[in-house]
Amino acid sequence: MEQEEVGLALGLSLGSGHHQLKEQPSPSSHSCTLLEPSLSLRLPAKDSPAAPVRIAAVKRELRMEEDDEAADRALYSVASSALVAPDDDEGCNSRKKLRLTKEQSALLEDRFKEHSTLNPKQKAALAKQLNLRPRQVEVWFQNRRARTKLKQTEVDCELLKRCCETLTEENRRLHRELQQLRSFNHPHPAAFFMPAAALSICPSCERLTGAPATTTTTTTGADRPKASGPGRAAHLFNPFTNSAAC
DNA sequence: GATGTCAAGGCGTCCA
DNA sequence: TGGACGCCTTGACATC
Repeated sequence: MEQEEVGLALGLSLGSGHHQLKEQPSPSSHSCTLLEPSLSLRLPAKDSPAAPVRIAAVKRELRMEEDDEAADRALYSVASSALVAPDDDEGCNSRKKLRLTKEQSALLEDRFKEHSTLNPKQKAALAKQLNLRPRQVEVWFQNRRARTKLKQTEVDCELLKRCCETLTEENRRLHRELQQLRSFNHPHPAAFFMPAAALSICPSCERLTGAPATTTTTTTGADRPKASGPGRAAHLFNPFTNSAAC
C-alpha cells in the first residue's frame, strides 16, 4: 500500500491528519513506523500475525475507544492489507502473539456452535470473511476443540470424584455393619468374663444372669442391678446360644 | 515474577 | 501419500 493510502486510512480512523506511516527498513523486517507529533509507534511488517496485536496496542496508546469499530476497522485494514505478511515468515523473525478481535472471535464462536469442524470450502470462506488466513481459522478450530475437550474432561473428573467419595462412604458403612453382624454371631471370648455391670436379673428365675441384651440393646451397666450373691456363675451368658443359662 | 491464556509449531496417527 | 486431525509444547502477552 502506498504511504498516502495508509495515512488516509489512519486519518479517517483517528479523525486527524497528524498520523502517518513511514517505511522503515530494518535488518530483520520491513517495519513501518506510525508517526505523530508526540508518538512514534512501530507497526509489524507485512502480513505479520502480530499486526492485530500491535493495532490494539496502537489504539491503547492513542487512547482510542477500545470498542470503536470504525477505528478498529481502519487500523485493522492498515495492518491486514498494507502490512500484510505472507506465511513464510518474511520480514518477521520472531514469533509474535496474534490476538483475534472481538468480532473475529464472536463469528468463529458462532460457527463453532454450528459445526465443530470445517470442510476446506467453509474454512476458506470463513477465512475470507474474517480477513484471516485459512490456516489461522483451522488452528482456531483445533484449539477450540481442544478447549471443549478439556472442559468436558474436567466435568467428568469432578463427577468421578464425587462418585468415588460416595462409594468410599458406603464402603465404610458396610464394613461397620459387617463387623456388628459378626460380633452378634461370634462374640469375643472376653464375653465369658463379663463385668458385673453387664449382668442382669433373669426374668424367669429372678436370679442374677449375664444379659444377652448387652449386644442387642443400648442398656448400660448403670441401669442394671449390681451383681452379688450365689448363683452368679450358673447364670453366665452363653455366647453360643445367645442366651442366659438358667 | 508467578501464573493463566491462547495462537501457533511440531509430530504422530488415521484415512481416502 | 498428502491432508486433516489430535495432542503436546512453545512463546508472547495479560493479569495479579
